Amino acid sequence: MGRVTAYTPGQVAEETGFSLDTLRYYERIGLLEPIERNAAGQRRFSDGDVGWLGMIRCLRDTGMSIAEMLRFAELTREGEHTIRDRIALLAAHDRAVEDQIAALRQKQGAIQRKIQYYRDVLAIPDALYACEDERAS
Amino acid sequence: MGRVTAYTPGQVAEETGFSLDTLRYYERIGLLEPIERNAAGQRRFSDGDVGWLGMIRCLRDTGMSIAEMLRFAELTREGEHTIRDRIALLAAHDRAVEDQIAALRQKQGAIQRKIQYYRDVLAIPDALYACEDERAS
DNA sequence: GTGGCACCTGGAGTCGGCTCCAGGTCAAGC
DNA sequence: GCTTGACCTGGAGCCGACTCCAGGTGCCAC
Repeated sequence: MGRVTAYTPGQVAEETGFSLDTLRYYERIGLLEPIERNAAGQRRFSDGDVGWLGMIRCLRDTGMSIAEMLRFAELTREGEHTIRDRIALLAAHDRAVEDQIAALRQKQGAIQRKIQYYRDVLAIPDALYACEDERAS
Repeated sequence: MGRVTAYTPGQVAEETGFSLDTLRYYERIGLLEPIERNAAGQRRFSDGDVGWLGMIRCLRDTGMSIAEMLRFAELTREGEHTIRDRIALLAAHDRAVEDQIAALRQKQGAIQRKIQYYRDVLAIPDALYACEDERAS
């Protein structure tokens, strides 16, 4: 206990919810920087890697494209002087998420009204369709 | 004025925001039932078609897959006796949208905390990075 | 010492959802 | 009567984001 933690691909997949293939894919395209290897050439993820993957998941799940995440990764790699750019990028994304939520709420309203419309149709003492109901087994 | 309204593909594209290709695609796969044609074989959309496209847009924009929309279209074509099923489908989707919004809000919180973290880093009287800043052109 | 397992690689394949294209038809305006 | 523009068709192509595969390595348990 207490030594520097290193996670196997399997553990990371388990923890982050990304598949092994996706982890390798992300490394290939440069969304993850090259992961450390053990003597046998197998990946050993650091806490930092896992933390970064948490960020990636967050961005991905809020609809950021890989291209944009790559941009963010690039900024992060470039060092401290890009922090303002990173804030700008994240703030823009935050606004995009806000818009996304607002749009969802609005469309959800329409769906709920449609549900209510159907409920109303059912509620009408529907003599018109009664025969159809009777024909049904 | 006052005759049965019929919209050209261009008008429908304009009104619904779907491209001409997408409208044709939706008809091909059966998400729209076959659209009426004029003498020259060109599509003339009815108010009903445009209304249905509005529903489709709503479902699509809230993340419903085409497969699921096809299921809904099928139910709708089958007639009045599927109304309960349609309510069930839409209610399930409504819940899915709710979950989606909740997830977005949660991830958005994480993003905002990250932004705050970066702001805090900038706020620190950063003697450590001052030299770097000075070296920069 | 042999089986099983977790991992490795490069490259090809898949899937959803469009989007584009070539070649053709009509109607209207000049 | 010819151009222009909006439309038509079937089919191919594209894009993003993975996902799968064949063939191979290293280690541990039995």
